[in-house]
Amino acid sequence: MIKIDSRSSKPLYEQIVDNIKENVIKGYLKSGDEMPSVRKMAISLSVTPNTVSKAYQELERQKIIETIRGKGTYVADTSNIKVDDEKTEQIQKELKKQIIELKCMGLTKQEIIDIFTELCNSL
Amino acid sequence: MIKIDSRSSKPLYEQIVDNIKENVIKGYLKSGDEMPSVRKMAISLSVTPNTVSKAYQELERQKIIETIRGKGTYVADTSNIKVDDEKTEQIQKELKKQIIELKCMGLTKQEIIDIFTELCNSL
Amino acid sequence: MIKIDSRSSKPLYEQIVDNIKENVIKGYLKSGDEMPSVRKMAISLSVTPNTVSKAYQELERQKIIETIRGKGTYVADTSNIKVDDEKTEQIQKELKKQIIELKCMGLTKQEIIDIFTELCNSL
Amino acid sequence: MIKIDSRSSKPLYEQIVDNIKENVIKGYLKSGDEMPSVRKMAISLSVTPNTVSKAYQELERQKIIETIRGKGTYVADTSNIKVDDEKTEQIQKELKKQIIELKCMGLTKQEIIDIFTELCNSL
DNA sequence: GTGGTCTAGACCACC
DNA sequence: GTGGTCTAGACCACG
Repeated sequence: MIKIDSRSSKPLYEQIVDNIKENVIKGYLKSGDEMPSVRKMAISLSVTPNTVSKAYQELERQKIIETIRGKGTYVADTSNIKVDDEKTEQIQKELKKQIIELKCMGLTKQEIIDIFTELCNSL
Repeated sequence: MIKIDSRSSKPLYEQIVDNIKENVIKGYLKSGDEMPSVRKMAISLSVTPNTVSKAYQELERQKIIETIRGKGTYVADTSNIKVDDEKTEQIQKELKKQIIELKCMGLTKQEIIDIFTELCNSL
Repeated sequence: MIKIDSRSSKPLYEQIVDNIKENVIKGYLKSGDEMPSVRKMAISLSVTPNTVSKAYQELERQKIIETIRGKGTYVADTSNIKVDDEKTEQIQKELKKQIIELKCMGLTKQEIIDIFTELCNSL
Repeated sequence: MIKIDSRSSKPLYEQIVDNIKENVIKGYLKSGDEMPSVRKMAISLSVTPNTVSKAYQELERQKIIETIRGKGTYVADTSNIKVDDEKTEQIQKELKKQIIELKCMGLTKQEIIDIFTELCNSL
């Protein structure tokens, strides 16, 4: 369910975080589901346990998953979510950058919005 | 016209590149305009000339600016632009990631598209 | 395997780039082979790591090598190559210049083609 | 008869040198022909006289032209030419580099030789 | 004056 | 360990 690309310029742990979040919002992972252990996921992804551990820590910080000591790691209750204004602003900056990149390649505003809408619908 | 944040995790030279691209697509910089010299911009941004030079070289690779040896650096003819499929694909991946982030914070599809459309209009 | 000449007018990083490309097309470096680390090559060539890094970054831009963060640098899959028309045109201009130089020294067309064919065969 | 490109990465004076040599080997300029004065050529090319002067000095060093004090500058006797082994070797190095570049883009030996032969015939 | 290259030495994130 | 970024300061060719 998770695919990572060791050639990508993105850190492996970040790719894992992104992948799991995608699975959550797509509904493949639901509140209360048990996550694979750090070791098992490390083996299945062919990375070091350290890398998976870092990804889990990041996900826990973002309240996407919860670790219950001695039991395991579980997908958190999605009702915990809250809009983080600081983060929203950060994401808007990045979106703005992508728009600029696309405009620099000659795409029109409408073409860009079309691409984005299609992406939204595919998720 | 250019503002950089030395505390940001983004490389300084990349911030410069992004800033200049933004000025170009907003029309503040037009084809044929002379860019500030590497040294002058370095002083005005409080960075080393090397950092500005790296930004200029990256912009030249992307055909946003042109350098004329011994004379200076100029905004390139924007009609040279061509769509880079590989880059477009990569941008789409990043856009997808941002959408996932926003959805994880509880925003609906329509809210996300509204934010994006507004961003597009502001550029 | 790599030799550079600090007295040459050609930039050191460019000499490194050219040398590595030669090793690749001669088959001394094959897809997947690990490149020496930036620091190690810097020591063996008696240049700063920055210079080697610049060469590696240029090679990566040209898809000759790939870097995996935190691990190392590897020779890329050569099947990725694609003909760059703009670059081809520029190379033809340079070849034309060399032909003119040789003709100015009195060599005939046939002598020039013979020299060139021999060079092609030696690679 | 001479065209230079101020955007090119090649020095202007070098472009002038190359252009004049091309005219010589194509027969447009013959032994004994008078060259335009530095000032006139500077005006017609829209460069500073210094640049043209540097080009003429280089051409004189290569025995392509001769300056007769108080009279003017003339195309030299082509029988003066002699094969410069050192220069020939230098040119071969550059040719080798171009071949490597083309091979890196996936061209075969035969395709490269065909391109070269065609170039030779066009001069 | 311009940009291009190089060195020496530093700090950082990633694995 | 790896590569990526940045600074400070130097030298060079070009116009």
